[in-house]
Amino acid sequence: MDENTQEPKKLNFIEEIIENDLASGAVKSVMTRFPPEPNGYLHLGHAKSICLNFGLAQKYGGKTNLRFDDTNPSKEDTEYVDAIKEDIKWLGFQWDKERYASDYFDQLYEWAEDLIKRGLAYVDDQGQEEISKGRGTVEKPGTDSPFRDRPAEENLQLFRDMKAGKYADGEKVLRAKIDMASPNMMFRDPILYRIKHESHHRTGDKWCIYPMYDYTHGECDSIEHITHSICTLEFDVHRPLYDWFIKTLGIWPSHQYEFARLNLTYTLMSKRKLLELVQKNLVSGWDDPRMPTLCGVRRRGYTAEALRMFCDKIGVSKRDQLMDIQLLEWCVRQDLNERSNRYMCVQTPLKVTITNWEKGKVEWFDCPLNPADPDGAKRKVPFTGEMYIEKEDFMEDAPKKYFRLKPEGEVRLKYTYIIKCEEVVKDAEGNVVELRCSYDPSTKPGVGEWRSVKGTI
RNA sequence: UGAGAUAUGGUGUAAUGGUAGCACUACAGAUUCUGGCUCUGUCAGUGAGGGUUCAAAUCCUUCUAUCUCAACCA
Repeated sequence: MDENTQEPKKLNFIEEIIENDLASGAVKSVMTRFPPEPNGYLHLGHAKSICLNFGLAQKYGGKTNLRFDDTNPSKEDTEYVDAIKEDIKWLGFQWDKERYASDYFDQLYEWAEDLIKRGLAYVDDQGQEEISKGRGTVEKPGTDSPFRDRPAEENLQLFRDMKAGKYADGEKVLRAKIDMASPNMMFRDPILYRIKHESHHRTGDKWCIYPMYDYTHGECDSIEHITHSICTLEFDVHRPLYDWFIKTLGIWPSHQYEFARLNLTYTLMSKRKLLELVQKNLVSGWDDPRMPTLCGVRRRGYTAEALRMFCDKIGVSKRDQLMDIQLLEWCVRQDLNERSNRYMCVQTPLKVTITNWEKGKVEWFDCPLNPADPDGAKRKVPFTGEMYIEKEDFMEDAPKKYFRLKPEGEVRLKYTYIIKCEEVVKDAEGNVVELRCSYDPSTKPGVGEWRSVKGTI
């Protein structure tokens, strides 16, 4: 179809937001980010996010940063960082800047002190269980921590001591002072920092306190001037908090938008569970061809083009999405059909003897590697007096709609002659062990009139 | 019995007050030097009730269903 006469594709809801923002001048250009946590390999669900984030920026002349959300050293590793980068490149995208949440640890810390000084954050000595209890439930408001009203000076000292390593893991946390009775659980004094005496894959032992996701993500977006921070639906209750930090800190106003994550029928799409399969050796690794990881489907033979086509077709919305895996497979077939070479093999052989073939003669035929490109590359296939066909390609008592070989039946051996089954040879048990056939010399491809038969094997 | 989000064929996704369209699936047929591809056709949808309007998937209203949130995970 002519590109120019093609109807413009309908905008998805995020594209609409972007076009409005661009038109109203709310943003000058588009900046997105893809923010994986380096704690596992990328899977098909990430492909959707990658295509969206990079695709949007591409479409509107913007850029996309790759930012690793590495705020939890106990789960993260450089092995994952490398694999993630490789997979994104393979999918066909190039990021602008490579960044890490850990690049901003100093800035984040400074802002935390700022919040403390302004009476908006406090150090809580309660243990995990007490904090959890104090948070209340979705239906019942929480209660204030007994440490909530510590003076700013004391909080500052305590926080600096936390950073200096004076306390053990879990002994203290830094919390934002917002509203323990908020109907949104996210506002019930969320934890900003926790103590973890653990080595970080990038910052080593510099830190023993690490920021939490909610405190980190919006600020990182802001620092990088991300205009459209696109994430999955489950984060929508986090958005008010995301906005709260940006507003309270008075920093560059990034905005978050949510879309439905991709689910596939018959497919496990949880990093946690995929990790379990790997750790329990139930699969040979992250790139086991049965895995829905990008490296897994790549090994399986899926192409990046097919994946991009799939992501383009599934659309973007806020409805929970459970895609039929058959659409993915259709995309893969579509792409592979055009580009893959064809070869033949026989898995369960049945001997065929050509009775009227000159003994010892070998005739070579040129077979196109891809039938869609008959003038393209060829390979040579020999035709001799003794060959093997797939056992399934012969039936003694064939139903009407069976188009392959049967007694007295004709079939073309692909790219070569038509043969006719003259005699069926059986062993003592009555199993078919050999077919004695004649070939029709007049059916040589490219010579004389083309004769069609129903079956080609 | 909290807050937020979402409801269109089996699955996804369009239609932004004016003919409910497209893709995948399924089924039927045509074609075929791959029982593939391609082509044609068929089945099939606005969660429910009320209201506004000449006209409602779309606006108003009541209800229902589903998902998310109570990690010192992201």
